[in-house]
Amino acid sequence: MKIATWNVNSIRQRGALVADWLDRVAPDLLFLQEIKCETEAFPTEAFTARGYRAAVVGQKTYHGVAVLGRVPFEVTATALPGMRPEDAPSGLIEARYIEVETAFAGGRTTLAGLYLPNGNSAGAPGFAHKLRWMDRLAERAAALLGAGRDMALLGDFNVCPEDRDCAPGALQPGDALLAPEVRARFRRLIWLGLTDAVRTLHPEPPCYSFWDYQAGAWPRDRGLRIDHALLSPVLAERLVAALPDRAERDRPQPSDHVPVLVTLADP
DNA sequence: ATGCCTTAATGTTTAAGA
Repeated sequence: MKIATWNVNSIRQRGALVADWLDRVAPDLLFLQEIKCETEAFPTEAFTARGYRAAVVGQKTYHGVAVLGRVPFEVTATALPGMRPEDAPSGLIEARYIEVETAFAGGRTTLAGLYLPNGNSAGAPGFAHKLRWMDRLAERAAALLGAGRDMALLGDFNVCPEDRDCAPGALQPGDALLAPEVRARFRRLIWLGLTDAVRTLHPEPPCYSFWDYQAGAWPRDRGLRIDHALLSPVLAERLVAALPDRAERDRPQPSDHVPVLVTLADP
């Protein structure tokens, strides 16, 4: 099974690039973040024409997540359980979470696609929102694991887990992507028993998944590793490959993120 | 100089991204 996550920075701007990537890579499931459109505006036809079904959680202007699948799946949640409108500076339940169930390895597996708040905007309330979101995410992961569920969390976590996940000069000290409170909450996810797929298979190289549009970040390789796939134990046992697809950053008018592709051995 | 680019929208400028 091949599963992937990609922050596309507007699906309406990036639809052709995503379709082309599906044609070449053929993931079974692709989770998308920052589709930046309402659910009805998602360009579903471009993907159904390629054999993919789409499930979309959109909102106007910002955020927005979706999943494209060429294998059967059912949506089990369209918001992170426990989040309330008043928890966000926007006063909304934001479109940041989609969870599905699919068949794998003779059982059912839960896959969650997520777009964590950046935490640098909206001042202290914005940062608090990020921490609260990570607290609710840990509770959700713990509930699934406690129920004995095979599961994975994939998406744009907006977290550089360690210093080596942030190129020198890519962020200012104090940025919300590397704040100690944020890194501690990422570690809590790991300590629940989840495996960071990319870092586990590639202990040494940076494995960046994002390069800012500004200041020549891409040609200078001033990147960040902020898009992650965390696997529960049974899935981690089947892990055979996991890597950001750097080539996508060199395409015409690319997203500032590249897809992260994870391959799990089939039974 | 919290800029430098890109996106969407209350659009000739703002807010968010990270």
